[in-house]
Amino acid sequence: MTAGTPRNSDLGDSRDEIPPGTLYLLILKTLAVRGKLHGYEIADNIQRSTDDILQVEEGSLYPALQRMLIKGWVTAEWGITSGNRRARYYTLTTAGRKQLRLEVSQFERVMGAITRVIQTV
Amino acid sequence: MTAGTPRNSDLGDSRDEIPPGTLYLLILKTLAVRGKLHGYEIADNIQRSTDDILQVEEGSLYPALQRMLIKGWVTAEWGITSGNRRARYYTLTTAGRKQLRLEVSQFERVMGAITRVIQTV
DNA sequence: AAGCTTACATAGTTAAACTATGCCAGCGTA
DNA sequence: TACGCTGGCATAGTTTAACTATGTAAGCTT
Repeated sequence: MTAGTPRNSDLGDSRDEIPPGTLYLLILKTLAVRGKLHGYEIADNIQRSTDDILQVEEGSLYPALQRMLIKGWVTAEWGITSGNRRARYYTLTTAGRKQLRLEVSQFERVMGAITRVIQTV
Repeated sequence: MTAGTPRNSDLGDSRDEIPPGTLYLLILKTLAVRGKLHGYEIADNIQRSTDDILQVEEGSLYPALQRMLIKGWVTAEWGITSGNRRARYYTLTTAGRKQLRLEVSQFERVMGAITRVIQTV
């Protein structure tokens, strides 16, 4: 019983999750840098490239990839991994690359603003 | 009919909203820097201190302040503004100051990780 | 008196990341 | 052979948070 998200609830909780809104950015960037990858590889890449600070759960990843397919940011094709398992490989589209640039600039704009605020004396 | 949030949906949308999870941080920091303020003043301060990049809607602000009261991060007292209007003044508690330190360090940790990822070649 | 502004509040909607769970196939091992 | 482990995808359902829309009320100006 009780699925649902306690999220980073209240005090004294040091778990790190993906800040809402940044998962697309992370996936887009990962595909841009590493090229064609399947879901498991994307999650693994994000986790390792953030030194385990961020961990993408499967229940977040696959729905996000579906939405990105619908938006046309990625295409998918079934294939076989080196470990001989079937997997769905994702590739960035031109629209996806454009979206990545947009998300990066928005991220920098907003996070820069917040960073300036929290650095105020 | 149809309230609800389109949020920053999809392409070509340049509106800036508060990234989920950072509103507490902004409110806490504003109170820490400016001292006792009422709701309107808090919203106004956030907007001006971010050069209008971030705008807190009243429907986000007041519920957040209620939650912060319950969590014990702030106390509230009714008073009269310089413009002779009744208003609810908020003050940081010790727990609130502690929470601020926690939120700042989490923000820096997570945003630092994401920033490193998006700066990858 | 009408209307504007300040100020607080709440109901209802949506999106996103989560937990939990399920399925299926290849591989290793007892 | 059977069993379990791991890799890999998927979905149902929960929660949180910021939003839109709306309502209240009081002071000031005209």
